[in-house]
Amino acid sequence: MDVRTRILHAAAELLSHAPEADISTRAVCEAARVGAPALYRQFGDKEGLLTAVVDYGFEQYLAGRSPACSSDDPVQDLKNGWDDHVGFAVDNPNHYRLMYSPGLSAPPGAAAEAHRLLLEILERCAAGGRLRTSPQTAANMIMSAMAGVALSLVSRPTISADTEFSGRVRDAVIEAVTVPAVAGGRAPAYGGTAVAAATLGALLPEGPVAPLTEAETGLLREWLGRLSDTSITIA
Amino acid sequence: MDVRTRILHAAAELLSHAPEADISTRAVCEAARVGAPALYRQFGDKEGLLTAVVDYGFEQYLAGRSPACSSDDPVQDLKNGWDDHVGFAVDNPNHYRLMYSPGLSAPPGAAAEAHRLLLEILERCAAGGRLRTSPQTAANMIMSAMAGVALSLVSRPTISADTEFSGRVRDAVIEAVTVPAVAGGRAPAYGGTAVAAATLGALLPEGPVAPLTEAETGLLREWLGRLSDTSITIA
DNA sequence: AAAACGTGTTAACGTCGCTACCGTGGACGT
DNA sequence: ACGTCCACGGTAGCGACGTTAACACGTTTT
Repeated sequence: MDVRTRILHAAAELLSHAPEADISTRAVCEAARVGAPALYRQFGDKEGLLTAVVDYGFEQYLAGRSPACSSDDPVQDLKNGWDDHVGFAVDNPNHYRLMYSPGLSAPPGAAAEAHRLLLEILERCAAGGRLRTSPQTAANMIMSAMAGVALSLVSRPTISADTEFSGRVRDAVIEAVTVPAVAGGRAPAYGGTAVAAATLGALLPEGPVAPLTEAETGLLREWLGRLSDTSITIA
Repeated sequence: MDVRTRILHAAAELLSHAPEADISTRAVCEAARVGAPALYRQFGDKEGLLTAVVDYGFEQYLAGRSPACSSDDPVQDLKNGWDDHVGFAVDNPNHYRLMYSPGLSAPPGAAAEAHRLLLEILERCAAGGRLRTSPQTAANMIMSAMAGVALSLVSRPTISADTEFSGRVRDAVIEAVTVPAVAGGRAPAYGGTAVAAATLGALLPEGPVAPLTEAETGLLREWLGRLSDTSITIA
């Protein structure tokens, strides 16, 4: 086995059994039967090792659940994504604590990946006319509340007695940023300018729109984001 | 000045200017011009010192804002309490990181105090018939989301550009656990059994209710809590 | 007056993250 | 085939950390 993956596995093993999310590089080196310089050559830093371990664990977790995504209802995907995220936190408390604990100067790539996944689902929601705000704002709102719930669950097990607790916050936040589905397919202009702007913003293609220059498209995109985050629904 | 408060002030000063929420006991001792054993005699442990510092800072913050509480609208108090809490986090990022960072075996008393304050407001909401759930459940929901938002704001300053962000999550969660006020004073039985149960539970006095024994009252209290956390509103 | 006690200092221990230094083994040019 | 270079891992050590034994001083009690 590669030295790098041996260190990675040893660190993950130690981390998952540690009482508090803190492991010493010496213990990792001893468990991997490797000298200290090998570790520092591979990961540069203790923080580099920890972020690599977290990224590795999160990637594995994602690989085991990928087929669950992308159903026909993006709002349902949103809820499933929430439950998956919280489930990862409960199953790997120390990994999750490291992921969202302050102190790491560079947030692990896993957190950025989770944010990206959430944003992707939210853009599908916006494309279906189901979003009240810009996908970016909704992603920040959902991610913050979700991380707060997950951290509460992993740090204060007294709360976990209420199994509905996470679902309640989930539905509260998701219902605040989405609009209910209507029977006849896509719902245009329902919910005022904010929903329309969010929908249009999601439907815009990647590059410049046909009759507009690139600068104009960028400005339009910014205005749509601002419009979709304005709660005035009565023009 | 007392040695204990001198250490406390030095630690608070160092903590507020530290780049990451971690200070060394040696630096605290040097700043307070005190030997190390004095610190350990006063606080027993580094964790004891940190919790004392956090409690001290939170207490001071609370003392400066106490008159804002307890208006005539408890739901408005809820929102004000949320903004105060997030404001404390933004003003004292390192204190807040310590307050809600995992790794401390015993959570600081400040966190328990914040939870108690929130619960107090929520019980006033329930007494006014404005709560959909039990105060305990609502407190857990609000506290988790609030801590998540606050930690996002102090840990990832890129989000703080959106000044409305905290208010959006706040309104989403608060509107999910409360019912809107009605014109004619108290609103009995509006919103189904859950609201009625929460209201009754909040209106019950501290000790045993007159025609019931103490055991019966305890059981009634437990049933009311369960009822108020059941989302079935159609009997 | 003497003993007991709380409280501070000096000096040290063990562990941590990290690194300068050196040895080894294979790639590569001649 | 042989010498040179270099990526790579091991040995030993540095400085900083949290923590604590041993001792010194002032106050209080007997």
